[in-house]
Amino acid sequence: MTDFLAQRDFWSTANCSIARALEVVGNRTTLLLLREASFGTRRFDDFARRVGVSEPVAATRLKQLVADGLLDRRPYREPGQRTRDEYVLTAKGRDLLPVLAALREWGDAYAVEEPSVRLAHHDCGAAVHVALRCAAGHDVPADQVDLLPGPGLLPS
Amino acid sequence: MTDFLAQRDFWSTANCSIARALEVVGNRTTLLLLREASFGTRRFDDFARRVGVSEPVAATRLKQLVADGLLDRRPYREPGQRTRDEYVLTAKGRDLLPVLAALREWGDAYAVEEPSVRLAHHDCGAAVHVALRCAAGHDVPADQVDLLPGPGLLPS
DNA sequence: TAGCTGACTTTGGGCTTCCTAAGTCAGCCG
DNA sequence: CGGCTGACTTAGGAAGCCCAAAGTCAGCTA
Repeated sequence: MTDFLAQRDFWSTANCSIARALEVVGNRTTLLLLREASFGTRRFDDFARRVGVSEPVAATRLKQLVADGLLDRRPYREPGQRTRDEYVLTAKGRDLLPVLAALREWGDAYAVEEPSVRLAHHDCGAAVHVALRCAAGHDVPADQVDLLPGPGLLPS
Repeated sequence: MTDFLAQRDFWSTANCSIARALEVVGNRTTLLLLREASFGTRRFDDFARRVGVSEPVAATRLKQLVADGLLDRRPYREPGQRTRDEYVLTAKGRDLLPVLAALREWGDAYAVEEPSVRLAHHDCGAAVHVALRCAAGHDVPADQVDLLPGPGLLPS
């Protein structure tokens, strides 16, 4: 790995996990729909209204989210109502919550005066934030992160 | 806060930190440029080539990133070369690294077979990942996060 | 001083995403 | 059985984002 970083023309572009993730959630509307889903929104028109997007766009994006396996679409029935479909997060979708939390934290710090929402730990009530952590349990400041070749590059 | 969640029509759309953050970094190219900046890329054509984007797009987005205060543009000179401009992350830009780390982690898990890059703690070499943590120091699983009204909503 | 190179800008065109407005369709309610 | 409502779809058009190809410009290098 002598010159691993210097060779990033070879690995930066192709097969980048960030680029692949952005193919799924790389647009504004999709992430806002996931935000709403994480708030517990389930119904079509609630999604559209709360995200501030038109119905055709909501329909298209929700369909794509189901196709990508981030949301599950399933029938439900409220008493005295007919059967409807609701959209709920799958595990794959829930695993994007750190992305949303990180975006929220940055937005709180730089893009908004007074945040409208605060995340708290259910058990102790303390504020929740996103942290980088190593497998040995240490907090890792951003400048102590090393970039190393991953398994996709090792057996060269 | 009796029915805080049920009232999210009032706070979900307007003034949402996530939505505001996405106005700055809500497109694919911008986040990939920040990824490259975090890898240490500084020169214009390296950005364009490694992100896989045309020069006009690179120029436009880099300019916007400078205007938004995520990148700093400053002159530098290599020996025997003329003065050039380089782009480096500001503190505001560096604070987006958790977003990139979270996207990478999700992409590693769901969108890619073998990741090309691995993040390691410089001191101990262990893998780095993104975690939710409360101010009291507890690890917080996603299902133990409470949503509470923030300071922007309190003095009603 | 003429050429070369890095760092862009300009031009012109295509695809994607979004909008509003209007239409469809299923099934409970009267 | 006719209307209403929730959940969409369709149609037509504006805006944004992207591309390739070509042009500009500054300042070392010969």
